Amino acid sequence: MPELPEVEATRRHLEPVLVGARIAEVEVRRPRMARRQPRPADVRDRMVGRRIVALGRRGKFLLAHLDSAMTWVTHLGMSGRMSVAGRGDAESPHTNVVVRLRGGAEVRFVDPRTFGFVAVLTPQEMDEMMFRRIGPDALDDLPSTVALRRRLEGRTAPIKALLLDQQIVSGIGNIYADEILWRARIAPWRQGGSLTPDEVSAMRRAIRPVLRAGLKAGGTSLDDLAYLLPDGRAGEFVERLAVYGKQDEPCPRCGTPVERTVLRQRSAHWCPSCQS
DNA sequence: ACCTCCCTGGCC
DNA sequence: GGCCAGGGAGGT
Repeated sequence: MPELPEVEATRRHLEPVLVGARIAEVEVRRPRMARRQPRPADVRDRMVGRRIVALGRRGKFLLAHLDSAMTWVTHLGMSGRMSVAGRGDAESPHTNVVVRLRGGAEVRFVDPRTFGFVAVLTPQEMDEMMFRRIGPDALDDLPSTVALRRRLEGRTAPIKALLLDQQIVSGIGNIYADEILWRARIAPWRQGGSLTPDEVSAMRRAIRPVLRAGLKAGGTSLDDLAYLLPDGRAGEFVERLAVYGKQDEPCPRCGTPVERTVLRQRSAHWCPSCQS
């Protein structure tokens, strides 16, 4: 479930491999992975021969800045992960994109469900296709409580849905949204605009600690191991989850059984006793 | 401000 | 065979 912590953990693992490296060849094996590229062949053509100068991230987007001023953008979607390997190493199924580096290392984008994508964009394209569509980063650029209140004002959608709305704040997905609301003691179905100033403040104060804890653990690898770190290790935050996937198990704070409900076609987990 | 759909695999 | 899953765009 690549959300911000998984993408940032991935970024940190890839940084020493990719920064300074020159791209020798790129294979997009599933054309669908390049569907967000205005001209799909540009994914390869704009990368080959370029050097990677820095790795960044915004929300759930992994950004590799090239010496041509273009940016190689990767979104892991629902089931994507990156892996670092040597040429000829055994490949995982669903290795949909391979970026070979000069020197023999390669980065592989594995994504069974193909909801992820890659693109290589000019600065103008980055503005149009990325930055105008997503809000400030939930970890690096978290808005103040006042600014958050403004963004939630008058909104009737459930707060959980608004936390998942990448235009309000970017990087939070289904797992961490549940964990954040549990920590802030706010029920997921509450209308966004109905939160008191204290509740917005509590929610804001919960965001970074939850994301940082996830990052520190290397992210959340669920039972299916769809998400793994680039070296193949599993993230361990699953051991620290309070409510996500814990239906009928005791709330770590009060012991009440955790409930699972469906909100906006997504699962939501919460403690009926300490969240209201 | 909602659904529906995009994909594949795993589980019941 | 049907249902479920980390995300998000597109259409109504």
